[in-house]
Amino acid sequence: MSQRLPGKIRGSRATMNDVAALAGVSLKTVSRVINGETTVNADLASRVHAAAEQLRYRPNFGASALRRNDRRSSTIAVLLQDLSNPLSATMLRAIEEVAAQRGVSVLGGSLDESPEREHELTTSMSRHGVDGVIIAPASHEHHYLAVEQQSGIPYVFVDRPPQNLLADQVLSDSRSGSADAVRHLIKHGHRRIGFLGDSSSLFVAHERHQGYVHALTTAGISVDTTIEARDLRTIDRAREAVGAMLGSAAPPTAFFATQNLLTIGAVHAIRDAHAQHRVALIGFEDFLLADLLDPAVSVVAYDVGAMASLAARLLFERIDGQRPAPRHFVIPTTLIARGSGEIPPPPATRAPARAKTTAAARRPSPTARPKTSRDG
Amino acid sequence: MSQRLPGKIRGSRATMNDVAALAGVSLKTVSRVINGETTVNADLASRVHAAAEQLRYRPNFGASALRRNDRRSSTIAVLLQDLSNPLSATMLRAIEEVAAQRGVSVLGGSLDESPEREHELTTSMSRHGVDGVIIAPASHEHHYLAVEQQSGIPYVFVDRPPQNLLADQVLSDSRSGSADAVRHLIKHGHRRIGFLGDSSSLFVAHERHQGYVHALTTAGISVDTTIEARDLRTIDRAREAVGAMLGSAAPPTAFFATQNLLTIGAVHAIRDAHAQHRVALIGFEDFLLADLLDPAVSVVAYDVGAMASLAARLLFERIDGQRPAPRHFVIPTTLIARGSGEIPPPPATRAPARAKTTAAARRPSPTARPKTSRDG
DNA sequence: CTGAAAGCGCTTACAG
DNA sequence: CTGAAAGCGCTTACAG
Repeated sequence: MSQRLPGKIRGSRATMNDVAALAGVSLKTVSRVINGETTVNADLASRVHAAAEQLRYRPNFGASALRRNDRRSSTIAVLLQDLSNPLSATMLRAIEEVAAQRGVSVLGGSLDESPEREHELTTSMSRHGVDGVIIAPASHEHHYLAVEQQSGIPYVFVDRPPQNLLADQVLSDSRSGSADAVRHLIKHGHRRIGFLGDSSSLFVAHERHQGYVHALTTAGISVDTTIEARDLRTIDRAREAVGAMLGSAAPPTAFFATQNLLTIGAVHAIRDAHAQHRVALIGFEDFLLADLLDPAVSVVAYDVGAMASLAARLLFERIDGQRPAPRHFVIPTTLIARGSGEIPPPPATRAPARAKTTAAARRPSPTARPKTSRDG
Repeated sequence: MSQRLPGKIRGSRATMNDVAALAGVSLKTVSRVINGETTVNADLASRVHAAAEQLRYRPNFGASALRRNDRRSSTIAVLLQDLSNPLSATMLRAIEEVAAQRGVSVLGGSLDESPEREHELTTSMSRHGVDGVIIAPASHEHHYLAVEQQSGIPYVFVDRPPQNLLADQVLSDSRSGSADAVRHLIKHGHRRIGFLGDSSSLFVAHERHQGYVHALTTAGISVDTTIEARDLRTIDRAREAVGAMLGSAAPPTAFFATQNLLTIGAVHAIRDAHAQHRVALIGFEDFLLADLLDPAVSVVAYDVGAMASLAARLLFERIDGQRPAPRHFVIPTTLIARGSGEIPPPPATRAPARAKTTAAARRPSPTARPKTSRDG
């Protein structure tokens, strides 16, 4: 079964030198053959191939990268929030796809909203000699990465922007998407719209709140902070917050949840109160099975895979040696009306009838819009 | 902002030699300090630290591994079905957790049911010099990996067994879990139970079918292949298959879906037929929001994270030099009754009343059971 | 077309 | 406690 290989024992690996010795050629000739150079005599080449095959020779990427002029390790790092959550998982997969086409492997890491872990992992990736990094950061201060950039490791920010650092970034259109969602609820008659927000120190959470505030004030509705819950991070925290608001004296007639898990928490709480056909809900980010719930959940969606693919392509442009000024792309959002966002408020609280408006504003095209580069 | 560092230009990185020169010590002394050896004079050590700091020195893992006797790269590979799917994503995250505790980074890859891709990625990982591999294989023949094992790279199989290879494996209890699910439906009066199966060449799919057949025949119900759909791979294929069966002359009164996506496809099809409160359904593997559907979906669940963590621990034991005989662990399943699996068949087809039985058989403990090792 | 020598950034194995 | 020399597996830069 496991045939004994000449001169090789368990745990050892054949090197180019071993292959050269067996084939009776020089080390350099083996190197040429293994690297597919065509200037090698056919007879020598076939002897090298035979020897490599016999010894189960595997080139050592690390040793090769160490000496090569380009120094490429053929690995990139992808540092995201949590690789087990659908958003991160979708991004990782899309990036892997782009990388695989170039024979590049992906080192993945979860940051878990920890700036400390972000520091550890970026440092670790630098030691591993990755060719570049795609990151959805946990920290709010990225100037420390300028050193890495200067040492030749490009960084691309995805889903969350860099702060105090010039770097490529690809984000969803948080502010506009949020405003669309809230306007949609207003159009259906709501004036008392609860807000469910992520850690407010996050730039993206801030933007989504701004969109909410903008849509309200534009419609002449004053902001009521008693129906805003911020710094929510989990399904359970969102569920509690919504439960509390629904039990209050003047409960919201609708909710806007700024993120996946918060939307799911809201679904739970609204069900707990048996109010799923009375209280409206719109979430930011689509999720699997949103269409199978009762009522199906309306969302403001964006193409997460496209966002991550674009980030990967930007990164590889830099790895290939291009040095454009830092770029800023925005992935558009689309409102998907499925039912939960179209529930009207109870008659008592309903706003005066308004002229019919057309469907919620949508981006003209589903492709990313470039923006002028900016710093965070 | 980006202060000019002495002698360093954009794109270059400081080496140990640079640090030694700046600190006025030998290369070897820098090596000692960086590696935390305590036998260095405090004054020299602080000079080295200062120089390393000033030059933003980052040790080069690859170069260090090349020369070290243990040859550890501090990376492992995790090759799963599809990193964007919840099952794979949960496993990757659990493995990352164990690896991070040891300062090991994780190279992730999706196999997409392609044996060819499995060959490419295992080869690539070998060239990257990973310290070990955790794999949920796509192919059905793993003898080719014996060479990798012999060259010192341990392999641990997770969720799917190796075939024609001796290696550690951690699997869910497919046969017993499936039999539990089908028995549960039989207990609720069903005799006509549709089967939704994965690619039948997969060992795991075969086992789940065996469990189905065993439960039926034990209950004296003959197997009817006209209500078995196999080789299903996607939500849509499962949806079509269930739709076709529901439209047939003698439709099943219940379905057993052997996997996540197939269960979701079945939910869709049963909804399409407005039969969700008449047709029963049990799935293998739990999924997010199964409890929020109407009816909530009953499943045979197992602890995917625990399965992957265990696989990681087995791998690191081997990386640490232990050489036990190949081990085989089985993760137990638990039946979670949520509603869809407890719907009785329509009276016409109902089986004669039976003596009440206790709740579905459950494993005595939620921990993994070791089994004697075996080959595939 | 082929190969001998040097060296990538580090650790090993010694000598002082 | 400190350091000079050799070498990990490979590519580079030359010479023939």
